[in-house]
Amino acid sequence: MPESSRRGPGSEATREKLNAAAAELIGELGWGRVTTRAVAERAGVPHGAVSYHFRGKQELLTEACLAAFGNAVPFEEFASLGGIDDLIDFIAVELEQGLADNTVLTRLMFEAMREAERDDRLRERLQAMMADYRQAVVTLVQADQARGVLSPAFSAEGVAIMLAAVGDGLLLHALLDPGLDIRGGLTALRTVLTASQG
Amino acid sequence: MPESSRRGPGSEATREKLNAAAAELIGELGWGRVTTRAVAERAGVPHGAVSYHFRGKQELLTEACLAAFGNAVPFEEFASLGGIDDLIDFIAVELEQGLADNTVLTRLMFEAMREAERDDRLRERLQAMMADYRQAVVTLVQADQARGVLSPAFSAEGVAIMLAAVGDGLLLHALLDPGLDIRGGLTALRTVLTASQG
DNA sequence: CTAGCATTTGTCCATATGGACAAGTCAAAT
DNA sequence: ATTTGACTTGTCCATATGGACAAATGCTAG
Repeated sequence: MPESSRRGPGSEATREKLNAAAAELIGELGWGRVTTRAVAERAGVPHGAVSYHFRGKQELLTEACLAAFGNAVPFEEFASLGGIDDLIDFIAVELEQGLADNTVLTRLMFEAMREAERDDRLRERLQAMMADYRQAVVTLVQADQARGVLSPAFSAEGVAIMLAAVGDGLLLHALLDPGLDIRGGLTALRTVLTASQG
Repeated sequence: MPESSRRGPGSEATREKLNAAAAELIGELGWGRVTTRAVAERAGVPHGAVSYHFRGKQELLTEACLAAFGNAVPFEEFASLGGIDDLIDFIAVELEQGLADNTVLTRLMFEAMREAERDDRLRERLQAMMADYRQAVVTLVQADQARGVLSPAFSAEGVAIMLAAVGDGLLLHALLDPGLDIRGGLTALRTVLTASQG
């Protein structure tokens, strides 16, 4: 009888079902079209459950986002990357996953980014995630520069900003056009980055 | 009495007021939260006007998008660019505009990209716009390669895919975090692209 | 066994929404 | 002046929606 799963205020089981359902629907319908009824139905709980577990629709959707991101962001794998080349491989895998299995999470991310302009909590959280990501990339770039793999003339911060933008931009464009040659874009990125080395 | 503005089937004036109002609201509230009443109110026309001029909400919003893009996409200026360096300057200007005056249009673009997955007409149109843009970039890259400004080892198509992604990615990230150093990202991009030249 | 509690469930309601429509308005053609 | 047809305006309605709530349920501590 795990105490954490059924004791205390708020039944975590139902909350999580609602969170998962909400995350799916945000990705499928877009944030603004999600209704509390649709969420409850997909979660397999009655509509009234929403009122009990959340203060309102916006809290439900926001929490669903944050929970989904909290589970899915792979900070550990990230720490094991050796350099930019590994990073681009990593991005490639992420993009392919994001376009195959994880479509829900991918779409959710863009919906959340849009909504973040209207929801302070969401904005702070997403800004922090992006900042962490960029900081990790900066470290990778500096490591490669120390090893002579990347030109020391590059601004590590600038390159990190650029790389983060490329990743999300490619994902966004690929969602819009499934025929887009993502690999071609990434290959170009790799070539361009390392063209000036020895 | 200009014949084009008030004769013929459909009053262009009212339609355009509705289109403009819809485009604004999509950017501000997100596609799914726009209501026909809010659009009519902002346009300064009664709610009933929507039913007369459009077949329904989705047609109104879609048409508003396409009209906004049709007016605002600067294909002419684009043709006057000399090479990649001009292009990056151009992107820089676009980004700064998109974050200052044109915020409405910028947000509208991302909303439209998300909605395009659920609206065939919108998807086709946006795919075509992106394809045109990338094709133009390919031409620029090839010109620079012929002039020896860019390494001929780069795949022009790949670079174009990457550049398009960088632009939209930077814009998206900058909307999320107004403190983001866009110039730093673009400078890095410029440096990286031309680092291998002579 | 029972009282107390969190949780569940079904229902109710005020409001918002999309869309339809009929009556009204206006300008040009006859 | 009258007619005609496009456009406008205000109103109406069926439905959807978010949220509140009371009654039911089930579990635990005493």
